[in-house]
Amino acid sequence: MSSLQIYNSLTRSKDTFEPLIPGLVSMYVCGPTVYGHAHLGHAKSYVSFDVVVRWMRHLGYKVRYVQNITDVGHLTDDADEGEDKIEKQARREMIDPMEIAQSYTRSYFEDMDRLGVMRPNISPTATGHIPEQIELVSRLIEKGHAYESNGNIYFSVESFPGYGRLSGRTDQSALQAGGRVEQRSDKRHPSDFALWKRAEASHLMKWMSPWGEGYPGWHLECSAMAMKYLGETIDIHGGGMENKFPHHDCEIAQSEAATDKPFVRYWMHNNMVTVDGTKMGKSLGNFVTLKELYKSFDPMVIRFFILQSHYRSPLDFSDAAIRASQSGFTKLQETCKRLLDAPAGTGSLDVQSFADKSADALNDDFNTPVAVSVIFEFIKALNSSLDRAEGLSPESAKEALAYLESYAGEVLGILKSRDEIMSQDGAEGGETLEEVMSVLLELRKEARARKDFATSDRIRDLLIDKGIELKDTKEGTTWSKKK
RNA sequence: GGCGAGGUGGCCGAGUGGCUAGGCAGAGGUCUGCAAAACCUCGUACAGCGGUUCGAAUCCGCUCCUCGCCUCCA
Repeated sequence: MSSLQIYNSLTRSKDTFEPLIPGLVSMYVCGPTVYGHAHLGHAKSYVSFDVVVRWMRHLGYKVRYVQNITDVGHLTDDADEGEDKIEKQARREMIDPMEIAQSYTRSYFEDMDRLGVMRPNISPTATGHIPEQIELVSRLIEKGHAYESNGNIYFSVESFPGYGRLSGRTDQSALQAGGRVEQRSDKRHPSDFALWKRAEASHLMKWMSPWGEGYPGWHLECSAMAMKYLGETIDIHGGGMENKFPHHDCEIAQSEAATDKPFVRYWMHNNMVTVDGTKMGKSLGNFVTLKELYKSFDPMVIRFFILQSHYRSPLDFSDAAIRASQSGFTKLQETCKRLLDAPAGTGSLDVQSFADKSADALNDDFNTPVAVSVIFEFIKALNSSLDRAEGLSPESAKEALAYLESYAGEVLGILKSRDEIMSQDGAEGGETLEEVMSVLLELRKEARARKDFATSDRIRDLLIDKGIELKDTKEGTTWSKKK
């Protein structure tokens, strides 16, 4: 079997993954700024990193996964009049900023839970780590990498030669030419970024610091919390591509300037969700919230939709595309149900070759679309076997089920649980419905036995109107609820 | 202007030198009392133009187009 390769944004190549400490993986992913409900873009990002974590755990690594919650310091823009996103929303809803942060944090976790995203081991908040951030700023000032100006503390980009290496923006003078970086009077260099900002009297979220009342800059929290929980050098840092610059370049600068150690060994960046070819973003107003999407689609279908494309490719959203995924997703669950229901036979199936191909795909920079395609190839082979008179031996069936539950279930998270698959309506009134259905099926069976097809077809047609579909198979009639 | 990623069959979406990606939709067939499901078969796909090569979607050059970042955004 192949070894795990990860595309490292820093080296711009697929590198063999070796954790710093054998067997242990430290991983940090930029979390949401909690001032609104999560949208499909969040889903793509966190589902992608969820599979990263799941696959590494499958490989036997002990993963410590930290994902922050940004609840302060994230400004609407970099200009002087930049407003804190949380505060802005708080004013709009006329409630306390902390209430905004907490309620959208809960909303975020609800949405992710439904997508089958496993919770991070630690979800630290920026407001909960003010002392750590102040400490980091002090360290940077002591080492001459930061300076105070009017109560604001800035990181001096010129003091850190490698600044901009991740994004390829190393020439700061070139950066100014066509860019939109505002010249700030209290900055020594236009590219310098804020570590700590002085709070005006009207500012709601502020803390006392050695430099007066203020609040932390956005980039700072990730460095402070990543290092607190994962150490000064971490294995993997993930985030959205749009955060490569400036956010991640700033993280590298302030972390490495403070410790003189490499901050991150493997940088991973996931691509965007687009709508009609344009990025889905909060500021663009073209986003679809997950709560909205869940009204029309099973969250698991959305997860499946996301994993059918690679995390580094953009994913174009459309109703048609998700509906196509819905059909494919249903086929996967139905095949699994068929396998669970299948009578014992004698045939066999080479499950191992599929498992190997799946593993190779995931080892190749988490190539979930290929992993999904292997599962569908397997499903085809499985259905062919089950179509044959000899069926599948109990051993092969068990192996097949283990493969599906491992790769489609445990790793990709696109397989419903055995109970969900077997409980045909998956909802309320299960037992009663089962009993009523068995009566109807018995009547229909009798009608068919005396070739009274008018009656048997009428039962089937009436049921389909109620959203219940019948299928006549060799082993008898099965039924399932259709949306 | 700078940095970066792309243009694949009706749609979505993998694939980095020769070998079927896969899903959805469509056509024909097998099965079925009829359906449904499943399975089998079917698409002369790789933006354009040159070049390298025995051979290119895949490498090189040019052209056209799209998208992201350079302000906040997963």
